[in-house]
Amino acid sequence: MNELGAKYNPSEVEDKWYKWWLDNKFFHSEPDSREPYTIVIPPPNVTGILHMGHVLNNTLNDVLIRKARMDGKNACWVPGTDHASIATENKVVQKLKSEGINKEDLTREEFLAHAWKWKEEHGGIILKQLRKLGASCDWDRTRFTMEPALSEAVINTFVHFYRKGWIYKGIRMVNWDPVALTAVSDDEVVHKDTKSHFYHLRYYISDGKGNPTDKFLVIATTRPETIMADAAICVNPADERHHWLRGKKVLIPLINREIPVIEDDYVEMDFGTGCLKVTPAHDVHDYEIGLRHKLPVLEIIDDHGRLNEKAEILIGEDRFVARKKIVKLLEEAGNLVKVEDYTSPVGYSERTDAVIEPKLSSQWFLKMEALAKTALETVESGRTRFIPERYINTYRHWMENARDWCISRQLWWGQRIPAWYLPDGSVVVEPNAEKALEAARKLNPDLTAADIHQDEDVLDTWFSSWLWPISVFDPELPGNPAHEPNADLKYYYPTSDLVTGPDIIFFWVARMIMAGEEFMGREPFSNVYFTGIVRDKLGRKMSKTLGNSPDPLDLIATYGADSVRIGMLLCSSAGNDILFDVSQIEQGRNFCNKIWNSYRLLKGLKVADVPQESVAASAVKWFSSKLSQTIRTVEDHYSKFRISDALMAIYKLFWDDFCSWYLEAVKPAYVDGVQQPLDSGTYRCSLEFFDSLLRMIHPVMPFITEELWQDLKERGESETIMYAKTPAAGKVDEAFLASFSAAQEAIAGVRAVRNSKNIPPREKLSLEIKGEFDASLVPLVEKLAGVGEVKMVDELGDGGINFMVGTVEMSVPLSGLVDVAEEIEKTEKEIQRYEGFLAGVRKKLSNEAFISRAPEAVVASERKKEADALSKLESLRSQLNSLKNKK
RNA sequence: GGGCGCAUAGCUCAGUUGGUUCAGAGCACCUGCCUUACAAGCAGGGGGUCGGCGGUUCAAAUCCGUCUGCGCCCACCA
Repeated sequence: MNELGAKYNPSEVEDKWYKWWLDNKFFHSEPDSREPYTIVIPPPNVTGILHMGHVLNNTLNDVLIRKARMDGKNACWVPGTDHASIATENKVVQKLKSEGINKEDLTREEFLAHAWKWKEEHGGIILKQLRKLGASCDWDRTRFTMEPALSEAVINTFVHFYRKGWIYKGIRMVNWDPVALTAVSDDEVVHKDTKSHFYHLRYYISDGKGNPTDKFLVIATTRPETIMADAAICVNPADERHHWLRGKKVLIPLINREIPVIEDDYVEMDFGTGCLKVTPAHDVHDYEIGLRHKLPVLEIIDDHGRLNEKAEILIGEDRFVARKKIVKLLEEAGNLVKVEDYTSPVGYSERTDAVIEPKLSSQWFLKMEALAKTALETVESGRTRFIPERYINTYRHWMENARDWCISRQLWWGQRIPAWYLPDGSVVVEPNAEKALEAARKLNPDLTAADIHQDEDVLDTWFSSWLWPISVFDPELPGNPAHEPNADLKYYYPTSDLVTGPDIIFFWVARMIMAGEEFMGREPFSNVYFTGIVRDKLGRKMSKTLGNSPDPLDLIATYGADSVRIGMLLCSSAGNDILFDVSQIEQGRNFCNKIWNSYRLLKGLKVADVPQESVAASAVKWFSSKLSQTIRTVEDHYSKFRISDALMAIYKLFWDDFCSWYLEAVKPAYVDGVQQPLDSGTYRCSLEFFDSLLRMIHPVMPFITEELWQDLKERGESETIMYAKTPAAGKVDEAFLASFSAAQEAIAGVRAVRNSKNIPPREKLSLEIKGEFDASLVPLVEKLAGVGEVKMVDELGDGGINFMVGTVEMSVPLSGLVDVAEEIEKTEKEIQRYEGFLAGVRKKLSNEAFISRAPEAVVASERKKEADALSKLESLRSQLNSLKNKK
């Protein structure tokens, strides 16, 4: 250890210990006879870089895993990354574009080669960054959702569900992202209120031969560019205004195509004009109406969001350009009645921010009904607990309304769907090409490999990450019923706790539960701890574009990882948003220094075989109880996942109780500039206490605690605080804690007198105490309050400044310095306060209903309050009298 | 529109089954201190009608209703 400077320097310490932990494989876990404690990391995107949300999540994970390790469990934290198909493919496409390469000019294989290369070069940076934070992941177990074994698991589960009849291919209206050129799930669409216009258009009634009459109806639409795809005009059957339209046909403006007027309850009579244009190919609801009324489906928008030749006009124009142009055309043709400003929610792609285009396409779906039902039961039965509990409501709502999961994505980066098409259009689903050919030949023996072709789509990323708690241990198991779970899976599954954000409760948490139940027959984790979202001081979500997100690595470099961890935890209660501010990290840094300096004090003490002073004896007795008491509190907090409360309890124990009280009480005085020695017994106890404190705070502050713990005494070569035991609570002497706390109040009272009268610390005061007081603590009062003499008296003397500790009266004699008028005023105020209090208590006690109905204990306590108040008032009044006499 | 949640000190939040003096903590703030561990510190101090109204109860920050303000999720009336 370096010379102990007055400031803790984390940069000298952190890398050293992290490397040592790694070298000694302290993070590594293998199954053994101990109870397992398992966490799987929420795998960050392989291309991701560390942001404050990761810091929060992984700090919590690391605190839990380190605590479990010190509790004697076999702790295993499995790290890894997610291939994140859409996000990663986007990044690769962008990168290629910047090099002048278009994805469309590449073959699938070429593109994937680029993507893998990029992944090898830049992937997994985030895992390196996590080490800076102190994360004690078992790096030997690092996984990647697209590594061969895990990809195989994904394919096997697809085959599994297909054979079960739960996977089907269907034509559905999907959310089409015209930029990423893929369908995205409902959950990946964000609706934003968007300013647009409401166009009122005139559709003329046809004379039956395709010619307009002079009669017309008016529809209101936000998407005039889709009128060419209209299949009908729909009105509500109950709407008498439109009954004259029954059986009529109308003409689509500009192209004059004839479409029928139909009736459907779906149409709101009082919205718009009560007439709805039905465009089955380009609107979800219209599609459903179309199905009910067997309307033809005409697609006029292509994958890129441009009008195609079926539109007849404006062919090749982008949908938004087409909108502007068609409005002009409609106006010229006399079909535009009016334009209103209108704000409506529009769906945007979460990934590309493109406006989602509802589009009919052929997609693969997984039936949710049975899976959702089981997964709901898992949580409702309490086999998986949510913290905070209220998220169960959100979860239930989703599970009861779960729609079939669209699992195909029109991307290349991901697990390719294991479906092969035969020339006759039939499909075989098999784990690989060989088996597919085999299966195909059963249908048609003449087929060769060249005759069948694999589906071009890949699977949704969540279709792989839902296997994570299983596949990181035994990727062969999912979808492979004949496979016996391996030793790792048997030992580590189900995992213990999952820490994640509530934003992915459906994407990921729910689906992991489904997969867990499906493939393992039980829940994947016992507890799910939902963190809040990290926001800035002003409550804004941290984001790159706002520039309000500090770089965690900069923070770690400036303040140290321990400080960053503390800063993060201080403001994080489960489920609440985290308002992050650097000042919290400064608080962490200050705490590091406090710990550091308390150790400097301990180390600098002279020790000798001298008798133990009574102050030291009572301090040791007190802190021993205080420590045990706090250990209990902390354990209770941990058991309820109240991590920041646990931290705060240890923080106060370390700073207030240990540093401000215990060390000050024990610290030997200087006599003529020479530090007196401390007796070796007290010294030993102090080191023990310090050791306990380090172990208590280690899960939160791994680096500084290892540094000091190693220096505290001679350690074995591979002895680490990581595996030291969580301190156990011993006996708590409640009575003594109470006595000590009275002494503390007495000391604070004297100090307050000193402060208000500007009496320098060196000047000794004396103190009179009237009432019960633990005599063994008199020396403590003398030492810490700078009191020369404590007198136990029957009556307080005149001419002092008085205060009370509970019902005990105390006085600091200060003839000459006392401002009598001020003391009178102070005392009168006190009397007033107690009179008010007494009146309240007496009102209660005189209430017959209270006496008869409230529990006896409550009544008794009120009586005690009354008695205490009376006794206080009595002494206050006598003080007041003597003060007045003096005047 | 449907659902969930929040409102307590300047800020961030505890407050468990209604009942000990229950109105708390941390930070910030104010005053005084360069006291041989630490000024990134020490000692002391001020500060809130528990969002409004109504109800239940002997008793409400706590339970119920309602209003106001805010947040999140789900669904989007073209």
